[in-house]
Amino acid sequence: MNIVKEVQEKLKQEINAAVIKAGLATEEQVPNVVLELPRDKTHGDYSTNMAMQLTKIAKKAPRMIAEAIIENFDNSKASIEKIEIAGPGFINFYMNNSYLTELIPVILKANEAYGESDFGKGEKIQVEFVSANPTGDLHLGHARGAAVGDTLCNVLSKAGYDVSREYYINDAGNQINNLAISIEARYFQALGLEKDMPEGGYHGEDIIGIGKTLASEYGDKYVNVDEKERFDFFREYGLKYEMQKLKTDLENFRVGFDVWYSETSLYQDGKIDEALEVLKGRGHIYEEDGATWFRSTELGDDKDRVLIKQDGSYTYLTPDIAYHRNKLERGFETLINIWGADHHGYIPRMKAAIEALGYKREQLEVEIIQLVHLYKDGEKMKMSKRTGKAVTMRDLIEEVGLDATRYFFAMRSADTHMDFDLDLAVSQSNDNPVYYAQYAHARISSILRQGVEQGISYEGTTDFSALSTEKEVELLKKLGEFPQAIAEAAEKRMPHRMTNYIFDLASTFHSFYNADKVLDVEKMDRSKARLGLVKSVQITLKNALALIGVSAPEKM
RNA sequence: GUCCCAGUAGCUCAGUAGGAUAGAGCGACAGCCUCCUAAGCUGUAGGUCGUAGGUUCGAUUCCUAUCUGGGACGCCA
Repeated sequence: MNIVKEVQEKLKQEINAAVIKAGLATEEQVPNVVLELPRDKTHGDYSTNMAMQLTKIAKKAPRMIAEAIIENFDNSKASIEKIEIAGPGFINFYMNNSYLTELIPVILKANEAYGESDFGKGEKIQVEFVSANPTGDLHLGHARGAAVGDTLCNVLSKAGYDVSREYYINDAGNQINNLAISIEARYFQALGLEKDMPEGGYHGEDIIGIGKTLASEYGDKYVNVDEKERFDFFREYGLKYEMQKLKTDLENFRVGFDVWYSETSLYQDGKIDEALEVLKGRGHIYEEDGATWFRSTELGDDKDRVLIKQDGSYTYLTPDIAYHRNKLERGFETLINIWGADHHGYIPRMKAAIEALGYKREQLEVEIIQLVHLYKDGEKMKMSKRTGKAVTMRDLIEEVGLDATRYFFAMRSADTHMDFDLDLAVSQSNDNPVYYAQYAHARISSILRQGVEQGISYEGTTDFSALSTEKEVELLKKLGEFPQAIAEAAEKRMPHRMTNYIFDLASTFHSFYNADKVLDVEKMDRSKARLGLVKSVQITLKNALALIGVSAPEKM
């Protein structure tokens, strides 16, 4: 049940009816009614551009059309107070906003569920994100991907989609071999033995740590064993260690997954051969120069891609195709992949693969996470996994704090380059938008505590129609927008819109707080009504913050 | 060479299914705590929305070209 939406629908229907009644257009000709929320309060609560849209069909001047619409409009059907024509032909509606107070009991009752809708109609969506190789610590880009992915999943889920969060573990390729050899080198070094790091090895601190741990735990046991046995042991050990670390780090970042999908399992279950067979059967494969190729150019890619190399091994693409086929076979209608910017050239070939497998290329959506640059003292900090001097996600959280980190990443559109200002994120001042929103929540908590002390409660109050000041109505409107704000962020895959909503709601509350006093024993009815309002704001704010993985403190 | 992202106030950025006088924070300036948390509020100043065309009633938003900055284009993963 969504009061705001019901009113909007009623209004749209009436506009539509008025257009037909005025003989401006036939039922088939009437364009979809567009209702806008005017930025400027003097333009009413809602406005429509219908008159301008009809100029061609009705062959009249927009203001004349607007006149005709208003004459045929039935004010009694929607809670209209006043209608005006303005500017080039906008029709502005001024509502009797008392219906908005009915929101409060709804929000109080729904509590944590407020904001939910059936917008997504249970569509099955799978979101794959982070999927970092288990060969070192998560860095800034991963942190951003994790924050964006988690928020997107939360938003989709709240908007009524059936979401599955998945992490693809690259535990089969060359990089894992490199990990094993890197550990081997560090192990030897920890024992004081000479051993060079391999080419393409991983120089991270964590690998040095593994070497030391293994040296102290096993001594020189693995120095003299068979090379294969040593390799297998280090490989297994390293993989397990890195995965455990990844899971812990992500949990600490408030990011969870439903499925951890192993690349190796694709080999074991024969999924790769299956996928290759399908591609072959559908005529997308050919042999050349001793390799097996995917004719992706027929499906929009700019060059064909090798699937099986001359040496008989697969390229990265091959198991990935099998993986995506598996996702689709599991019944997901839409696949959303959140990839780092370095994978963007990979999109056309993956979409080509989806199509080649017999699915629709639109079923795969790819969100690109652009680079993050860290600034401190006005200087850019370098991050590089190769040199080992990376700024890790763990470092970042430790320095900036969990809430601020999540908020900062959630705040920016994912596919734009981002400058992360450490000094700003760390600062506990009003420069920092996280505190602005959290502060609103803490303030409300404080009011509610004092309400209890003074024996004032919103409970038992069912009629909140006394709320009618300008600030109160603004707050009510903002609260009413919440479900639609979520639905829109979900539909457009723009989770960063949630921080805009959070900021707006907090701002509207702060403004109300400074204008109207909530608790006043002289005016109990009003105090009760305002407590209910403020409690509704608290619920909404908390729910909104939860979507982006930020806590809602009771005190600050 | 092809592709992706960005160019909006001094700074960091919102705003795109095309709409009215382009918004916010910071910074600058001026106010507000005998009153529920001043991590807050109110106001002032600050703009040829990179440039040039096009589409139309109307463009920051769509199209084309172009300039500037960042990134991606492997039988690596």
